[in-house]
Amino acid sequence: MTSCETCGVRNHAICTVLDPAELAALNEIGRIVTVRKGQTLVREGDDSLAVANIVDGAFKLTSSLEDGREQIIGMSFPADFIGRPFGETHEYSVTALSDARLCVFSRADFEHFARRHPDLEHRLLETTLMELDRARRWMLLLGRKTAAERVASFLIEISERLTAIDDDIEDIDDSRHGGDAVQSIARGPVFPLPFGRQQIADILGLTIETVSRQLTLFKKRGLIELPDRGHVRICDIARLRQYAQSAGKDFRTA
Amino acid sequence: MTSCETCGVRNHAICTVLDPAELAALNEIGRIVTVRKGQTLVREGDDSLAVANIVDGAFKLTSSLEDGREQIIGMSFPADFIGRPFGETHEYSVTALSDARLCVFSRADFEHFARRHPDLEHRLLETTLMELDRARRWMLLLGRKTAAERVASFLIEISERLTAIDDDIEDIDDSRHGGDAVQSIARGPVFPLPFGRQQIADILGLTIETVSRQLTLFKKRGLIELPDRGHVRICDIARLRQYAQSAGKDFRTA
DNA sequence: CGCAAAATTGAATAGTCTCAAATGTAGTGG
DNA sequence: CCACTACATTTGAGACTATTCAATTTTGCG
Repeated sequence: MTSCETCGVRNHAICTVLDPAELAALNEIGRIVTVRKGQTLVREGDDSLAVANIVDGAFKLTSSLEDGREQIIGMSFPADFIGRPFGETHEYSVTALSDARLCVFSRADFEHFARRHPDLEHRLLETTLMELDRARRWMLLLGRKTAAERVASFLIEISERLTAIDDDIEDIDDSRHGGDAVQSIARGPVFPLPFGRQQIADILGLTIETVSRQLTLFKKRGLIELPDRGHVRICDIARLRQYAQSAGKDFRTA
Repeated sequence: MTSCETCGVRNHAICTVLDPAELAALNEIGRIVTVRKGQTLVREGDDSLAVANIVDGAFKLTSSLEDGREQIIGMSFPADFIGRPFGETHEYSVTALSDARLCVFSRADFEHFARRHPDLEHRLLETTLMELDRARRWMLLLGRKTAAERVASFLIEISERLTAIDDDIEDIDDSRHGGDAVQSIARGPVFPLPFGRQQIADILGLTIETVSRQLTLFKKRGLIELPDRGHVRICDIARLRQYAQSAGKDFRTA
C-alpha cells in the first residue's frame, strides 16, 4: 500500500487541494506504476481507461500522420496530470522519455472521485487552462516562427520548465535527480536536455538536420555550449530571447 | 434586463447545466454586449477582467510576433465560452470576425459564481478539455502538414464545426443566420466561409498566396467549388479527407 | 458605373528538407 | 584498456516547397 504522505509531488500535483481524509480516500483508488524509458502508455485512438499523476520522469504526448510524420504536442513532467478524463478516447499517444513512476487511477474511479470533490475539479480546471495557454503559445511557434526562432524558443522554454521543477519538487529519491540538477556555473546555467535531436525536431516541427544546424550556429555565436549529449549551457540568455522573438534582426547585425 | 429564457444558446452554452434558480442568479451578473465586426475585445497581455459566452457571431483568438506575423490560435462560435478565468492575464487577443453578441461577466463575479456551482465548473472543465484536444490536433497540422494538407484539413474542420452549430442552435433571430445556413445541393453541401484569405492563412500558418493557390488547385480537381467570396461547396469530401491526411499519395496518381 | 479592397496569378528567391557521407559517442566484449 | 559495433549527431550538396514581390483580375459597394 503506497502512501501519499511520502510522495515527492504531494504538494505540487493536483492532490494538493485535498485534506488528509480526502487524500486517504484518493490513495485507495490509486496505485504506483513504474514504466521504462520508451514505453508507450496509450496510443492515439485508444479508449481512455486510466489517468495518472507523474511522480517521477518525463513523458511526451504525440500525434502522427499515417506516413510516420510525428509531432510532439505536449511534454509532461513530475506533478503533471496526464490522461483524458471525461472523454471516451485519447487523441494522442503518451510515451515515457525516461524511466518513470506514475500514480495511476482508473478513469471511472477518478471521475467518480473528482465529481464529488469540487476543489479537485477546480484544480484540474486550472491546470487544464494553463496547458491550453501553453499549447496555444506553441501554435504561434509552429505556425509562424523560423527555424532559428523555434530552437531559441525551445531552449528557453525547456530551461524555464526544468528550473521550475528543480526548484519545487522535493527530492525523495535523490539519486534519480541529483546528477541532473541545474548548476549555476560562472558561464551560465547548465540544463539537462532530456530529448534527442529527433525529439527536439518533433517538438519544433523541423527535421533533425535543421535542429542540429541551428544548435551549431548558436554554439558558434557563443549563445550556448553543448558539454555533452544530454546537457546545454545557456551562456547569453538575453540574446537567446532576442532570437526567440525575431531571428531576423540579429542575423544582419551579428 | 436581458433574460436567459429567450437566449438562443441557452441549451448549448455552459449555462445548460444550471437550473432555473441558478440561471436567474447568473443572469443577475451578466449583461448582453454587442460588438462590431473587426472590434478587438482584449489584446495579448491585457489583464483578464471579463469572460463571456458567445450568443451570436464568430471570433478569432490570435497571438503575434513583434514584427507583425500573426497566428490564429483558436476560433469561437455561438455557445462557446471565451476569456481566461482563474488567470491574471490574457495570452492572446480576441477579435470579432462578424457583428456579434456576447453575454459578458466580470471575471471576479463569474469566478465567484462558478466556485459555488461545481456543475458549472465541471462543464467548463469539459469544454476546456475539448479545446485542448482541438488545439493539440491543430499543432500536428502546423508542425507537420504540407500546404495542400493544411487547406484540405481546414475545409473539413470548418464544415464540421459550422454544421454542428447550424444543427444545434435555435435560430431566435432568423435574419442573422438564414442566409448562411448549410444547404445540401445536388453537388454537395455549401458552407459559409466566415474568413478572408488572410485569416485562413493565419489559421494555417501559410501565406495568403499559398492558400489561394491551393484552393484553386482543389477547384480545378473538382473537389470544391467557390460560388462566391464567402462560401465553399465541398463536392468530394472523401477525396478531400485523403488530401487532409497525406497529400502526397494523390498528387502522383491524380 | 467606377473605385478600393480582396483575391488570383506569375516569376524569382529563400529557407528548409532530402539524401548521402562523415564524424562522434556510448556501450560491449575481448 | 582498447577495439569494435551500433547508434546519434553533424556536415555537405542539391532539390523542392512555400515565400516574397509584383502585376493582374475579380469582387463588392457607394
